[in-house]
Amino acid sequence: MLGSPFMEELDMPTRKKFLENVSITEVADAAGVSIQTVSNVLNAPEKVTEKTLLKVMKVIEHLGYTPNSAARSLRSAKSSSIAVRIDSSASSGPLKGLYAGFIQDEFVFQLTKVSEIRGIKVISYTADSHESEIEKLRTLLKSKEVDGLILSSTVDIDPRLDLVTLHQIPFITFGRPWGAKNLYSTKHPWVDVDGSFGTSLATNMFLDKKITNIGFIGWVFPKHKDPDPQSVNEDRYLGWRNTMQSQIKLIKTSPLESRAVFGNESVEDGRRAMRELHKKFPEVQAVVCASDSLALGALLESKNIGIRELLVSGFDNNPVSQEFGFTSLDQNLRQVAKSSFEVLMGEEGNQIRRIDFANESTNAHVLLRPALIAR
Amino acid sequence: MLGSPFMEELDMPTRKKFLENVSITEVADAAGVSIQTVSNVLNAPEKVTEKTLLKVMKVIEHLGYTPNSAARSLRSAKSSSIAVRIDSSASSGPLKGLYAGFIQDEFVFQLTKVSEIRGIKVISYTADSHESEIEKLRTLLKSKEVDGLILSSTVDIDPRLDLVTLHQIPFITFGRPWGAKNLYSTKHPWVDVDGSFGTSLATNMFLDKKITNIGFIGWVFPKHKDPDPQSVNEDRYLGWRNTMQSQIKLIKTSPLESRAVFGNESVEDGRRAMRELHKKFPEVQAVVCASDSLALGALLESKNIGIRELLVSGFDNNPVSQEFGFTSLDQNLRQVAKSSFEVLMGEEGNQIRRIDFANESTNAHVLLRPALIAR
DNA sequence: CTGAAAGCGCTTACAG
DNA sequence: CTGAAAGCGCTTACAG
Repeated sequence: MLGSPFMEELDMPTRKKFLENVSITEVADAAGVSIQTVSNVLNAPEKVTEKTLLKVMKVIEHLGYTPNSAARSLRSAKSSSIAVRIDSSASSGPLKGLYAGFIQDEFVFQLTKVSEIRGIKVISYTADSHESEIEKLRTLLKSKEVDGLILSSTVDIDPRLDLVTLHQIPFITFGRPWGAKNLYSTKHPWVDVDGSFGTSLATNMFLDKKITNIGFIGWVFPKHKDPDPQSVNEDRYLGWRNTMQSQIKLIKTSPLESRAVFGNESVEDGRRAMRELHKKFPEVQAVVCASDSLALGALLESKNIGIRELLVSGFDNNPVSQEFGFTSLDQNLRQVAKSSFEVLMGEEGNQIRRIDFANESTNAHVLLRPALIAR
Repeated sequence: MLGSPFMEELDMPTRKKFLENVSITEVADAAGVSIQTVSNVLNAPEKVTEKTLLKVMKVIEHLGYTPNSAARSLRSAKSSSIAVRIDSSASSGPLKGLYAGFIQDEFVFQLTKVSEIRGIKVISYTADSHESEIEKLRTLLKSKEVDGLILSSTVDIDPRLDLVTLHQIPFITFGRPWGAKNLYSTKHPWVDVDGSFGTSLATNMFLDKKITNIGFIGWVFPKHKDPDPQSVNEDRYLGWRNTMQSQIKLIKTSPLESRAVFGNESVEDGRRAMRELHKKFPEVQAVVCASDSLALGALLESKNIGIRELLVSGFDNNPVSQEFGFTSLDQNLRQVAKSSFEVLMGEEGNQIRRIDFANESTNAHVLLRPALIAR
C-alpha cells in the first residue's frame, strides 16, 4: 500500500509514513519472527518456508521496509557499488569532435540502468590523469566504497591495470587494451565493439547499391602492417580496406591509397579530408568515415566542392547523424553495458565476483557487433 | 610513502601494501593513542593537540589508512552521498537537438568534481517517469544511501518536490520551478542561469557592431503577457525583446513581431525558422537563437537562401558552436555545480544540512549570469 | 527451518 | 585533551 508512488493520491498520515524509518526489528516483531528470518527472506529466500516467506514479505511491503545499506555493507563486507569514471563533455583545448562525450555518457547511463535492476549502485568519480585516477581508486577501494571497477580507455601499459590486477580487484574495461601482446589475456577482461565489422557493413551497403567509388576518412594513417588492428582507428579502417580488397576490379581502376585520407576528429577535419579525397579520387560517390563528426564534415563540404550527391557513413549513431540524416553505426551501448555488468557479476545474483578467468568457462572477452543504421 | 601514485616506481612489497586493509585500531596502536583520538584527528582535529595531531597524521599517512565508509555511515547516520539523476543522451523519438545531453552531462561531471573535494560521493540513478523516480528516490532515502538530492527539470506541480518538502529532505534544483506562484519560495531552493541576461548580451554585442537588423529564433511563441518569464523559452526570448525595445528607432522600421520566429529544438527547425524569418524580415543580418542547434540550422540555411554573411548566437556553448565557430552563451556549469553544492552543504564542512531557509540568511536562490563567448 | 549470539569498524557521548 | 564503553542495523555462523 505504501508502495504507491502517487503521493497526491495518498492521505496525509500515509504520505508522512512514506519515508519513515523502519528497522528489521520492527518487521520481525510485526511478522512474529526473528530478525534473522527477515534477513533470510531478503538475502536467502530459499532458506525460508514459503509460508514464512509470504508472511514476512507482506509485512515488509506493508511497513515499507528498506534495509539500511551501511549496516548491510559493514556486516557483509560488500558495498554493492561499482565505480565509473566520468569526464567533461566540454571539449576544451584541442577539439574532440562534435559530440565527444556521447559514447561515455550513454554508456554510464546504460550501466546505471542495468545496475539498478540488480541492486548495484554506481558511483561516479573524476580524474585529470592516470596518477590522480590511481589515487581516487585507491580511496574508493580502501574505504570499501566500491567492490568493482568499470574502466575505459585502457592501454597496454596502464598503471590502473597494474593496480587492479595486483590486488585482484574485480574489473572490466570497455575497450580492448590496444597494443597488448595478447588481447585475450585472461587477466584483462573486456567488452568492446567490433569496428572492422561496422565499417565493412557500411562499405557493403554502398556496394549493394552498385556504388563502387567508395573512399575512407579516418583519424591517423595506419602504421602497422599487421593483419590485426592496433587501435580503434586501424580497426575501423581495416573493415573498409578488407571489404574493398575483395573487389579486385575496383582496386585496379583506382587503388586503395588514393581512396583513403586521414585527419583528426572534428567537423573541420572532415571538410579538409573531403577536399583532399576529392582531389585524389574525383570519382568518389560514397565515403565511409571513422566518426560522425568526420562524416558531417565530409557531407557539408561535398556541397561546396560540387559533388552532386555524396553518401557518407559515420560511426556511433549519435544525434549528429540523426539530425543530418546520414548512415551511421550504432555501438548498442545498452548491450555493451549489460555485457560489462555480466562479466563483472555473472548472469545472476547481486554480488560482484572475483572471477578466476583462467579457470572458469566465463568468457572474459566480449566483442559485440555494431548495427548499421541506414539513412 | 604509500601515497605515491606511481605504482611502477614502487618495489613489490610496497605495491602489495597499496590497498592493504588497515583499521583504526592499527593506526591507534602504531601511534600509541586510542582509536577515539584517531577518529578525532580525522573528524574533529580542533579537539586534538597539535603534537598528537601531527603524530597521528604521520601514522595515517604511513599506513595508508582510509576509514571504512560503511562503518562511518552506520555510526554517524550520514551517508556522505548525494543522488543525481542521469538520462539517456541518445535522443530517441522526437528529436531533441544536436546535443541534448550536454548540459546535464557536464553538470553531473562538475558536480562530481566539486563533491569529491568535499568528500561527498555522487550516486547516479535513472528513471523513466516521475512515478518511477519517486520509487527510486524512496529506496535511496530509506536505505540511507543518500543524504541529499540534486533535482532538475522541476516544475511547479512536481511529486518529487512534494516528497522532499514533506519529509524535509535536503535538496536543491538546477533550474527555477517555472510556473510557481512564487519563484522565491524558501521551501524551494534552486540555482539557475539567467537566460534573459544571456540573450541581451548577445543582442547588445550585435548592436555594438552597428548591426541593427537582429532577429530571434526560439522554441515556442511566448504566450504570457507577464513582464516575468514563465519558461526557459520566454526567459531567453525576453532578453532579446527587451533589449530591442530600448532601440525605438529600429522597431519603427521593422516591428518586433516580424523579427521573431519559433520552432522546436533541432537543426532542421533552425533551418525552417531561418527561411521563415528571411521572408518576414529580409534585411536580417544577425539572429539571436535560443539554442546552439537552432543557431546551427540558421547558419547553414543562410547560405542556401543567399544571405551573404549572417551572424548567429546560440546558447549553451556546446561543442556544436565551438566546431562551427559561432557565438554562444556559456552557462558556466562549474559555477552552477559549485553553487548547488554550497546551498546544500554550506560553504565549508562536509555534511549535508537540513537548511531552514526561512530562518537562515543563506541564500536559497542563486541566479548566475552566463558568459558571452564571442566568435 | 528458525532464532540467540557475536561482531563488522567506526563515531558518539561521556567520564576522567 | 584523552580514552573506556556503548551501539549504529544489519548478516554470518552456528546451535537447536
